[in-house]
Amino acid sequence: TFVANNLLSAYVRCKRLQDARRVFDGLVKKDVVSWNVMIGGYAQQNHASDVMELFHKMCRDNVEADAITYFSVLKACVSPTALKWGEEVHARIRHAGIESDVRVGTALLKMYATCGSIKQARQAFDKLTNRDVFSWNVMIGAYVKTGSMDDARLVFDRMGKRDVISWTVMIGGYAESGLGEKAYELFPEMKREGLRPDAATFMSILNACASVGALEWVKAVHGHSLEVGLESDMRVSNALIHTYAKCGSLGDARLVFDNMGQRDVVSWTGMIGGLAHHGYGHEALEAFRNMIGEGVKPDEKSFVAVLAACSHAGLLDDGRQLFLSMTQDYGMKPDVFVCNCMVDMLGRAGYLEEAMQFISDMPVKAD
RNA sequence: CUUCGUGGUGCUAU
Repeated sequence: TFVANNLLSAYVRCKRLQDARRVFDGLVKKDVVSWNVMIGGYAQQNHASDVMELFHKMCRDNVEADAITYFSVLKACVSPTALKWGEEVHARIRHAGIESDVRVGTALLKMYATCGSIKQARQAFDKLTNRDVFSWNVMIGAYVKTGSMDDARLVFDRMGKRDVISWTVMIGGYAESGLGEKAYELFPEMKREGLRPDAATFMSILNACASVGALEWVKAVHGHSLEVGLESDMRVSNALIHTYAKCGSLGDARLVFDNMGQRDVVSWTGMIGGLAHHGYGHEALEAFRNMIGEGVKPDEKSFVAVLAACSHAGLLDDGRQLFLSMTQDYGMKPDVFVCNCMVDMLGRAGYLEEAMQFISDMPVKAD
């Protein structure tokens, strides 16, 4: 069984779930690890119904699930419709007597939050007697997700030892709720507690700057990022490009962009979006072509950015060509955002019939 | 022998 489990996990690691399943179904002796590997594979690929199907089969075979099984199964409950599954799994966890395990309890709390049941999430939190920093952070994040920043703050203030993630979640929550000032206030407080902001913290605080449009804040935050040695962190640089452009300084965005040693599709898309936002449609299109010239592969989001640029600049023919290139050269299926851009572009240019035709040919449902 | 519980960056309509 050890050998078979290793084979299984090799397939799963290569994301060859159908092969893994064939091996799994052929096993005469399955232990809990075999089940965990298979269920974990489905969970990772977000095949929720396969996870549940296998989990139920496991229960029918009288194999006792352990904490690892439950982590995977709970991970599959990710929507309000999956709440029923989650509750059923919760009942089994209670029955197995591992509800008080802090990791299991935190996973339950997270599951309820993800399924949109903040009340049950809070109940799970209150039931935990041995909370650790993860549990607190997940509870804060649950409130942040519902936009209840006051509740998030109450939990945050009650917390004993807060870590970088606690602060980052709060900062990101305030930024997302449009409370940029509150987010920005937390930044120095965090440092006063002796915590060092990491890349995620910077991305959250930059979000706050972008929502307020405060260029001076961006410059200050940029300076701090250099102080803590994040000057060559691509994620922070990408966020800086976007935020500088949003706050009106295309020049600073360009400066960050030009000084990067490596640029990925996010860096380029940030720059393209910034150029387009400032009315430089031709330059945005040129940047898109330069990106391809440098061997960076465009994705759906970069196509949306450049198509929007074409739309606003009235570059109808270029836009149509890009659309063809996207489907033919890159084999991408136009998503709802791409289709919106195309319809917007055609409509703006006065080609209403072609726009209507495009809508009826769309592979995605119109809204 | 198992992938075992938290946070973060780009696009459209806006």
